[in-house]
Amino acid sequence: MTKRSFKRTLVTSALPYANGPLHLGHLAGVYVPSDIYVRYLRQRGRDVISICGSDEHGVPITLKARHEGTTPQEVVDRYHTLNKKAFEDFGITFDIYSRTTNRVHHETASQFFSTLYEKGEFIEKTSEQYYDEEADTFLADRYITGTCPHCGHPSAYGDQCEQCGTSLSPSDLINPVSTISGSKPVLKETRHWYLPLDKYESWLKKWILEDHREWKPNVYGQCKSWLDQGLQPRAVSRDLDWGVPVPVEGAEGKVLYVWFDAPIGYISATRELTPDWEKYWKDQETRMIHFIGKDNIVFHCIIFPAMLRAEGSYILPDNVPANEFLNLENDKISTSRNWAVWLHEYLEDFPGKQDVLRYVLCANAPETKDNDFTWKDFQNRNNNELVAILGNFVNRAVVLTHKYHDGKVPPVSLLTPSDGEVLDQIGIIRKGVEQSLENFRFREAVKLAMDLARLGNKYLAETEPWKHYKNDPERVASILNVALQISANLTLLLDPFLPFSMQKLRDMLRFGETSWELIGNSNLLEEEHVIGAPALLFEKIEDHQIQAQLDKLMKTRNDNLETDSARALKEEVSFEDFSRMDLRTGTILEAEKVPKTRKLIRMTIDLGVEQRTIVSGIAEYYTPGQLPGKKVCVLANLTPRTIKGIESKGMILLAENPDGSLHFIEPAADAVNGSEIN
RNA sequence: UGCGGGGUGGAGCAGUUGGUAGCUCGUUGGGCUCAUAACCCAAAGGUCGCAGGUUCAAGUCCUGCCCCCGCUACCA
Repeated sequence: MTKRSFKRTLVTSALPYANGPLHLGHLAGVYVPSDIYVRYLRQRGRDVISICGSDEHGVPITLKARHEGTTPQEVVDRYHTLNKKAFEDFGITFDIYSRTTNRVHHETASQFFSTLYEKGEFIEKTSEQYYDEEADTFLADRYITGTCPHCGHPSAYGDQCEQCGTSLSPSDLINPVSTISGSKPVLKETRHWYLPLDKYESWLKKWILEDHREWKPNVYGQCKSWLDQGLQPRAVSRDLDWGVPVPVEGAEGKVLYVWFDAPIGYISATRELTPDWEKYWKDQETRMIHFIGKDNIVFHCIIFPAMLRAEGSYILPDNVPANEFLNLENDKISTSRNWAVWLHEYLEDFPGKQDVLRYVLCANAPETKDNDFTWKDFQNRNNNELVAILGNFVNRAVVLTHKYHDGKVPPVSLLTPSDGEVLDQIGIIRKGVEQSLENFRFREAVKLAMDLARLGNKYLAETEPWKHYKNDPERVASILNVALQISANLTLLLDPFLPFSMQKLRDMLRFGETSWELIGNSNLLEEEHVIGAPALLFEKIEDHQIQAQLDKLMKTRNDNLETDSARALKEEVSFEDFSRMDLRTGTILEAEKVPKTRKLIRMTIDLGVEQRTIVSGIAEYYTPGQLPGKKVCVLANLTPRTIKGIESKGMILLAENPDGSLHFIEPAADAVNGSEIN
């Protein structure tokens, strides 16, 4: 495919959902890379805008509000404010940080829907859905529980029974109950609009699989997987009172489904930003880039493009550089388990160290696979790279200048060939950084940029100005000049990555320029120009600071274990209910792993009167070899069930620890096989 | 189980269209002392998950298998 040339760039960053604060993962996956990219383009004087905002609609927000006894608006106001501030604090420079509860957004989304509606791009379908009269709302499948019609399990979900694995629809459930209010829902007829994605399948296949082979492997692979499975029509509306109302007559109480509404937020935010918004969205010479995490790939690569295509007048994304996920100390980041480093808390613990986090997250960004953030690595990168290489070099150059030249940029009298080579390197490094950034390889870009500081240290070590000051001050003057020119170039080269520190360095050098195009110039600081006093750009992070963070996480982990084991008791049952269960003691005779499964072991159990086959998911905690002879408790009258082609009759009782590990409930040694447990 | 991503020196990663295996950190030895005990040089350390195949030549292409992660399935 031929490389197109573009006049301007539209960068969007995934709209964070306004039901919680932002953490490290958000920054690493989406906002640090997008901000670096945007700052870089701005520095080059390109026409670029960066769009983001809060995604404020959807069921989870209404539930959170209900749970807190407040309104959805209050919830989103709170997190919108908090998150907007977090972005500002970290120097994430959006041109606009909007929100989907804005009037402009409601209008835009509404208009977008109407256009598709009038073009006949939607399918209309009527179906019966459960309605919670007490909470006055329709219920999503997973907010309904009831008795499974197949196995009698009393708390199957509306979409699936966990016990027998059958997939269900809510109307299959016996005695359905709303998990929101606990009341009995009623069936109500409701009408919805669907976007027939299947209609766009062949077009999407060509557009992505043929025309965008350059997309990252994780993005391309994910799309291919979706396309190969075949696309289904997807509902674009929902019965809810929180969101953008469906602009069709008779559609009261219906809103646009969040996945339809949220990406339009990019358009609305642009409209809010500039009256010239159409030039960014409708001109083929605009290059649109979506920065997202991997959970959003399907929406930005398949669904949103299909929407834009259906509408007809919009451009499509040129690239979607999605990142994988960042783990924290070897564990998945989780908001509900509080396993995260919250951005606002980081700034309390490490005030003024925004750049350190930006640097670490960029240098260790999950570009090709999930990566791990550890505090030890954070400390190492700060101390060994930012402090030792970058901060130290700059400090050396400035201190030497003050020491030998009274804080004035010394004149260049003679440049040796090796000085020339060093200065030439600046331009070469610049080209490398440009290439990396244009291809969304941020880890590589920041490493290359840091190479200039490495080069600076090497230069000073080789030229040894402190040795020659006495016998050859003119030579020293030239050396210091070169070192200062490198420093000035660094402020430009590293500015997209470390904006706060580079501003500080520019202040120190009393250097006001920021244009990228100056990089490579060996005369950025003029002779006799007076520079400021030396100040440290970065400081070491001590072991105790890291330990404090680890302790904090350890405490979270312990708290989680406690709350897990203090899990609420189930509702009480009658003695009759209990006596219906036939519990027996038994002994395992044989055990073998069920092939091609991770957890399953097939066992033969001696229950005294008979022998039984039972399949149990314990292979992660017990090996088949250690099982024969073990005494166990068995629920003997459980409905038999076929698992992986093996009929399992009964269930072995196991205790589950908070960490998920399983442990046998063992009868005392003198209990006879088959004796009843009461 | 299905789909996707990944398995490269102690750790974290590059390796674009196949052509002598690199980078950052760590380790060891040496140098320097301007600098936040920072900096510079050198060395050690890899049969590129395993087994086949294509090729003059494979980390790079093909086939099969194993392991890790995510979603899914399954189980308690």
